Amino acid sequence: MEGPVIRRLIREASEALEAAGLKDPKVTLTKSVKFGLLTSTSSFEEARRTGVDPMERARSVLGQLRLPEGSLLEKVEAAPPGYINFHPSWGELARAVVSEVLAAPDAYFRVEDGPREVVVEHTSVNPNKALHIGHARNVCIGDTIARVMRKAGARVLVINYVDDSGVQMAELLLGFRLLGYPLEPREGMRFDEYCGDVVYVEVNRRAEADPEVERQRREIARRIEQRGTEEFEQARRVALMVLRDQLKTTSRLGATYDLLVRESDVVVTGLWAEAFRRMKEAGLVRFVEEGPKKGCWVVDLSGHPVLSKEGDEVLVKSDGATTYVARDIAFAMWKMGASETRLLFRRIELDGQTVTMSDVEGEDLGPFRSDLVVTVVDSRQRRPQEVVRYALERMGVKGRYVHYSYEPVALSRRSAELLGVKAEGEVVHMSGRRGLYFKAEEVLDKLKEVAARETRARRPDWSEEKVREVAEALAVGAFRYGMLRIESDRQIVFDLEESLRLEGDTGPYLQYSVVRARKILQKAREAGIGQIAPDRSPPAELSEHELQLVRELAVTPLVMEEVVRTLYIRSLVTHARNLAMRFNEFYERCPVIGSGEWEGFRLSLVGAYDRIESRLLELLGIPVLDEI
RNA sequence: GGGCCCGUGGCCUAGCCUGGAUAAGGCGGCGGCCUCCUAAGCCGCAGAUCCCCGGUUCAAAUCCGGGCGGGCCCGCCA
Repeated sequence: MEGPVIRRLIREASEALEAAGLKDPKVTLTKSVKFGLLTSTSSFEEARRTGVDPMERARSVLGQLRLPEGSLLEKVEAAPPGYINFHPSWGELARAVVSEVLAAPDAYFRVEDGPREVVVEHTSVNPNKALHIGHARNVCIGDTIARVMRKAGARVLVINYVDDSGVQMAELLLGFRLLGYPLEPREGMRFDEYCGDVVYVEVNRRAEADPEVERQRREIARRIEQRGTEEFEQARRVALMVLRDQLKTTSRLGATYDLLVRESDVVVTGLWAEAFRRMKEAGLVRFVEEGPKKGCWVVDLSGHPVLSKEGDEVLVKSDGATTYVARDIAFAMWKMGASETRLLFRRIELDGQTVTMSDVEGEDLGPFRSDLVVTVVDSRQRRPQEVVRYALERMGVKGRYVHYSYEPVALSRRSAELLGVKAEGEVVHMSGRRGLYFKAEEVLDKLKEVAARETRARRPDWSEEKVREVAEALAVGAFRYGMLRIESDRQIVFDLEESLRLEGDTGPYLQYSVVRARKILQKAREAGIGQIAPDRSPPAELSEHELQLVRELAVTPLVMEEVVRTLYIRSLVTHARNLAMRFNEFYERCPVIGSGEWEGFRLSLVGAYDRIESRLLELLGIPVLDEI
């Protein structure tokens, strides 16, 4: 098996250039089909070294250039001011691409030299509230990375880290134990929303006004960390109840987890003790004898190029308690498969679905190793995440640990004011305390409403059930695309009205293009026009739109390769969008059914598009539909 | 004070890693296209000092340096 045709052509072009005397030639895709498929700018570099005119150099290379017998690259030309452009026989390329896609579409997504064992941690929302749109960004990114890695051929373990022992749990318990909130939400309210919207907000309000409430909160926080106390048990129970609802949301978004790890288990299993011991052996930690951090164990950051300018990071507080970073180092070591300590797991039922959750009385799932660990956490945790990475490096842990950082989701002024908050600037940060946030569920519901209204208007004959099913898929598609289309390094300024659009550069645009393709295929089947055949050559020269579509399909393996290498999901989104655009253009101008001698080829091309775009949508977690 | 991220038509974004041929898409505006595979679509028009200055280069939105503007981080919180 030679692999996708695009790789073969790049190799042929660069070998031919080399044989023609260009040293270490660079071959890239052209930016427009009118320059052919592939291009090289290496004659520019050579021209500089030798002082000749690049165009002249390109011509002289051309004189020496021989392409292999039967190559799909049929024409090479020099273009001013010195490019060497490779033009394929588009018809033959189309036949090759369509036939290999129809024969084995998944091969376009396999990446041979990528990581084989991958751990992805994402979501990891404190179990005291419902997911808001900021958390949802994390879920969409993490889930997509996991899907991509799996599709590329890696074994992937997806983990959701559940912090059930921090102060945020103490605040909740305080509400239940002392302020008398019942452990049941009001009728018709979800438990996670009840905790986040009602109990948490109220406890904070009371604690700010009354120092006694604040004192009790601290007392509960202390007891919550001691296994065996009533508070410990209750915190775990409440966390589980909230988690159950959070998982409804993540599941609605299409995300799944292989393992749920409770922070309370990371400490008791001795994972922390092992990490602490190994850090001591590596000379990475020291005990502070004096100064403001007297009595603490800290990570010695003096050897770190940047962090050394700031203070050392506290791992063990003077009262003996570990910090979040400490536990995270221990957990990261485990995720890398580098710890001797094993976490134990047990399968439990949570609201109908079976999940695998850490449990000190569970079973050992056996050792594992990972050559890549991706932790999806927002950019505000860059510093602690760098401390984690540095600690692993200094402990001699092998493998790549990546903090996949993304900027948080903020609100537009308009949307903040919708929540009753007077905004100073154009961008307002969400705040759980102030009730200033949009929950993922409410945005999805609104999106679904809009989609249902549209669908009803377009398909008056559909049943309400069908309408709602399609509306849900469109809502999820629009939501996930909205979260993924913005580069991770860029803050998302969420605007409700803007996010409820279903036209233009949105998820439904992609979904619709697949629906169109599938409708053609279905009609063809019904009309008995015949099967899409893998080996159809176009009867004459391809139109511009067919050729663009072929090119975009062909490039898919290169995009996958890039995404796996850089973890830069944005390229996948752009590719899925460009491909859909090419298809829509093709659709508008090239009739398929009833196109006579073109019918067979075009039908196959549509089939190939359906195979590839459906898989791209799947990777992005955007539901694929047969009709909308 | 130290560090990180962002700055692209009126608005929202892609392109930057890996420099290359007219800077791409959407929203909004104006004008077109449904006796033909679903118009959640397509086509056309108007609209850009790619934040500024300097450097490297045959070539800079892209790389380097310095500014300016916006955001974030530097806690015995998580």
